[in-house]
Amino acid sequence: MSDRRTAILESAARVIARRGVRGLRVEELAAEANVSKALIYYHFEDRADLLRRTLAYVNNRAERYTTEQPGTARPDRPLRRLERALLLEFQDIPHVRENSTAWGELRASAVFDPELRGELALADVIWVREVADCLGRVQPAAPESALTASAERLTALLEGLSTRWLSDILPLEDARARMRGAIEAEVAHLARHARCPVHRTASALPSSQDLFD
Amino acid sequence: MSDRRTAILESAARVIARRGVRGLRVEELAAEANVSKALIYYHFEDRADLLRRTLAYVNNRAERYTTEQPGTARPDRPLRRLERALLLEFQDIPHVRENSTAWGELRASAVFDPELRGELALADVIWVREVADCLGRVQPAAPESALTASAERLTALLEGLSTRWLSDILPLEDARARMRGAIEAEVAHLARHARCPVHRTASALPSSQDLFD
DNA sequence: GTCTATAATACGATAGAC
DNA sequence: GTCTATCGTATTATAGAC
Repeated sequence: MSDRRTAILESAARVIARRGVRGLRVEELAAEANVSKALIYYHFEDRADLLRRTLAYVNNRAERYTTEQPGTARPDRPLRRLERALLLEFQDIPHVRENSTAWGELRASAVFDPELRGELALADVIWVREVADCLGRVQPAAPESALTASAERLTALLEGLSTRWLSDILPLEDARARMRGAIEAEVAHLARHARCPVHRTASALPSSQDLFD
Repeated sequence: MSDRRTAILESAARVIARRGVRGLRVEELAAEANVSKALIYYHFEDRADLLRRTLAYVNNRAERYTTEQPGTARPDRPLRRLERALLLEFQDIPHVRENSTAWGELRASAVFDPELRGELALADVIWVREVADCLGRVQPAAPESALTASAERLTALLEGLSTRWLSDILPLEDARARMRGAIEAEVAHLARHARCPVHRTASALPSSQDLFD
């Protein structure tokens, strides 16, 4: 991939972090990348293509920093690894902030644009499986279904906290603290499930039918 | 407030649910409300004003259906009340779906539009306090800070699950089940805090400094 | 209060020179 | 590959009649 192309993608990530996916104007991107509008249309089919490729690019960058660093000789202990993965998003560093923002935008856009859902659903499955895997190492006795449920909660929470952080509604350190608290709560939750496998969420509390009479 | 104005706001909520805040076109809204574009500019200053007022309107509607129904003579038991409040958002009914969608959009837009943050932050504080209050009735021995932390997690999770539901990534019943599971986990978490108040999230797990060496 | 024009412009996209 | 200039249209917003 040409340098110029990459430079445009990097600029696009910055502009998206500033204006959102739906607020990205080709002209503003051109200014940010110090190129002409026409050059963008030379390197990309149209605005939609540019957006898709930028999101893919951001996604790759995110995977790169989620994955274990090569320098780490011995893998982290499971709980530590889990925390590292889930807290990685909460750092006030341009790249990370850009990725979080773009990712949040992708999610928000998918509510109205079914075309975006495929990529999102796939990334979610992978992400949930990774977190469930970490949880499984922390609580090996917990049933698979409980691990998945906990992982789905943690990843969904991540997004909610991230949105609040990026909107300056929740300070960064609070977001991190909430995330840590949730991990603690879920790990304890799984420990209870492991000790008493019959105990199910669905039957432990009144069903949805009861709630709306 | 005039009927016409209200009718426009109601139509705006529908259009936002279909296209998003940033996808709302004044012309489409005019068609939806069966009025002319000019009338919208007669009743509202400009597009931004219309958006702000629609979001406030939706917010009021949401409060109305969160609040206890007048028919209910005796207040719900605390846990039941908590569940009712947190699961209310997860119903496939036009009004509710509209509110959830508009609310999610408001949050997503606030990341890029500081003007929207004031209203959002205020609504959040109220909403967190309400949930913390319910939690406090379920676990009276839990310290205030732990109640707030749990409430912040539950409300942030609500948003993450809602986004997934509205994007067809998570089926409605799964979203409800995850929410119920989280309530269960948080209530148990608070019970542990109540029994052992010294036990703190911040010290129970490695600090953020340890994680990024 | 409500409508039918119409102005003003912002934005995506392209043509064509270098 | 990269630029300048321009086109076409979608969209916000207003003027002015009723």
